[in-house]
Amino acid sequence: MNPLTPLDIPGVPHCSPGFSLGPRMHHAPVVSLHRPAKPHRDLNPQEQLELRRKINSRERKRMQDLNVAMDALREVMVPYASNPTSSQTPGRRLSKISTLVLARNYILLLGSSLQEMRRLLGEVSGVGVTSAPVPRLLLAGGCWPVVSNQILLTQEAFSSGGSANGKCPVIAPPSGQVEVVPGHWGNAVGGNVCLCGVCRLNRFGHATTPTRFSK
DNA sequence: TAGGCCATCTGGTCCT
DNA sequence: AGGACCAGATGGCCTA
Repeated sequence: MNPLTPLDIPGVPHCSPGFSLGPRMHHAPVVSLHRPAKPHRDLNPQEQLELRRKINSRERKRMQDLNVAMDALREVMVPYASNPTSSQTPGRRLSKISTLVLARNYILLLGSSLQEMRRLLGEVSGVGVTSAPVPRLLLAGGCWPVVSNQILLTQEAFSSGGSANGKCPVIAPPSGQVEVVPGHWGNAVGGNVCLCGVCRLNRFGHATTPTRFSK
């Protein structure tokens, strides 16, 4: 295979002069430094090329679907990201990692809120439910409980949160909104979630998802 | 200019 | 066997 030959979109080179590329279709095909692809069965070069195009196309589609899902997640995160006082460029969308971490924190927050709600209900009804377990997955059924522009976190929750390590200020934005500052996201889940670049990764035990691969 | 973020290509592995 | 999934590599764009 010629590594400089675009394999993907028949008739649409990625980065050739004279072609208008999409916003992200701006670079030449990657020249693989891996060993040459081993011949797939007994395919002739043309068939291998077609196969590679097909595989690339599938992979691109898969990643695009993933991005669609990520955008859907960002949409419900809009209230968190649209604060003009944020050091982020106004209107700049959340990065993928930010979106995921923020979503995770929000799920944790909901769990905390649910627990608190149960505790209060228990106090009212006299039934002890404080030890009721919090559902690990609150979103079963696919219903994301955020209404656009409806802020579910209170300023009190933030103010009482505190920093996990004392280094990272908890953001208590006005009007109860959650401000997203890169590397410093306040959180109300027991004050134990600090997402600054220093400590956000070691506040949680990372689930050691075993790789499927024995590399 | 460095670093973050991203899209894409690619080969390996697992699943159906 | 083919598709899905994953991770490494690469290079472009953008911002501080």
